[in-house]
Amino acid sequence: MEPGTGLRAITRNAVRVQIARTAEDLFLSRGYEETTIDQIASAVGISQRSVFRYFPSKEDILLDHYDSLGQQLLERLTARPDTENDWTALRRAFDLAIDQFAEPGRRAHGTAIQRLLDRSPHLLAAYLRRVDGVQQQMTARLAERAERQGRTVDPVVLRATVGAAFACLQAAVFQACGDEPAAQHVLLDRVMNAVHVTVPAPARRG
Amino acid sequence: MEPGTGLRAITRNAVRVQIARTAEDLFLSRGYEETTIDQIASAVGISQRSVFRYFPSKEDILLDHYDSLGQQLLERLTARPDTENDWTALRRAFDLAIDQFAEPGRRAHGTAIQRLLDRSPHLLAAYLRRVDGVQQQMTARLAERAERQGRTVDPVVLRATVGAAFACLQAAVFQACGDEPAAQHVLLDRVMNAVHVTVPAPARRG
DNA sequence: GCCCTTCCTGACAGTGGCTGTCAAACACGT
DNA sequence: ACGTGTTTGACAGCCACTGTCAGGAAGGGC
Repeated sequence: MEPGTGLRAITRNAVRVQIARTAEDLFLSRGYEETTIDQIASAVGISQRSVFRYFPSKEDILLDHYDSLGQQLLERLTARPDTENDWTALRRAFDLAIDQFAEPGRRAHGTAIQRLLDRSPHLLAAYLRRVDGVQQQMTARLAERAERQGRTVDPVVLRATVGAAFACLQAAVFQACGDEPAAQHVLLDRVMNAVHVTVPAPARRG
Repeated sequence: MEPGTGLRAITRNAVRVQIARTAEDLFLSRGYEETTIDQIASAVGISQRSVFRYFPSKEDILLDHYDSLGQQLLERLTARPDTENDWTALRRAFDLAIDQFAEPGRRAHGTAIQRLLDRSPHLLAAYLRRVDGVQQQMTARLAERAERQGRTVDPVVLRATVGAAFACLQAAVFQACGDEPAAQHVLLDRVMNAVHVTVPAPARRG
């Protein structure tokens, strides 16, 4: 029996979503730090202990969504053709991050989370750590890709490249968070063209 | 009476240093999460309450040093001549970050903190948030500089530029943390030459 | 030397995130 | 209806962190 298909898993996921929605409402109206887990729990109608059965920490209630987004980004990066260079492949993977918030409902969600991040240093720190984790995974994937293609790459440059690409994404998305997706694509293109990577002299393989 | 000059301020600072040193020793031997504030307090010979009078949080005991480094970086960036472009000015400011850990004593200190960051997600998050804060301050400084020079800059590109520069610094320093400063300078040069910024078509001022 | 003000400290109590435990309640197949 | 396995709530506890408050030390004026 494959995991995630039983009735149990369905109800479990429903509860997860309900906790996340309730928590987000409370965070937006009262602020993140000011909202306690007990308040979330009683608003949902469960015990505080159960909240921690569905989410490992308070931060995760808000940021869990970014984890799955990170995984999707990773998959899309892996799926990019070998003909693309690293910088372009990263840019194309980022399409997903922008389109994710294309629907009007999600767009409000994105701006809301951004405001919460601005107001809570703790939450911002948690967010940045997740982004860092995704960067490390992406760096590893790009290293595998280069290996497969027989290219020799400097791992430090690769890490810096991924970090620079994310810096562009962050700058663009934080600026144009509530804008049209098309405008965000244009902005990100502009930024990623300005900050870009010069592929070092293609080293032959020993 | 100017602040920071009385006998009071001197003893206060001595206690701060003692707490920081004691805490670092304990963190290194037992791990960050495993060391409680009570253990630090009793090792120093003061109450737990007093520890929080000297440092606002547990993270700060370790990371406070990075705050002052961030301020120094900011000052050096501001002091760079107007003839330098942003990317070069950032690179020159980073000289300070590398040379900071030049002395053998400090070098061990740096590698130690890096290991702690790797082992504690919470600590890593706190560190990343600080770095992000410094980035924002630097972006503001560079924007002022451009304004002063009569250049028109895209604030989003500027933010991404600073982020990219820090991505290079992070990648280089995390790789060659225990190496000679000279080697670190060379590595950072290589990375910052690979990932670099193309100044967009110089816009005339309206 | 004495007093007065100011600052610092330790002790105590309390909050909130988070974890371990355990017995009762529940869902499910038979 | 019955046994099995999972989920739940209640309770207790740890730890980072904060407010409060009385007692004591430091420093200045006399």
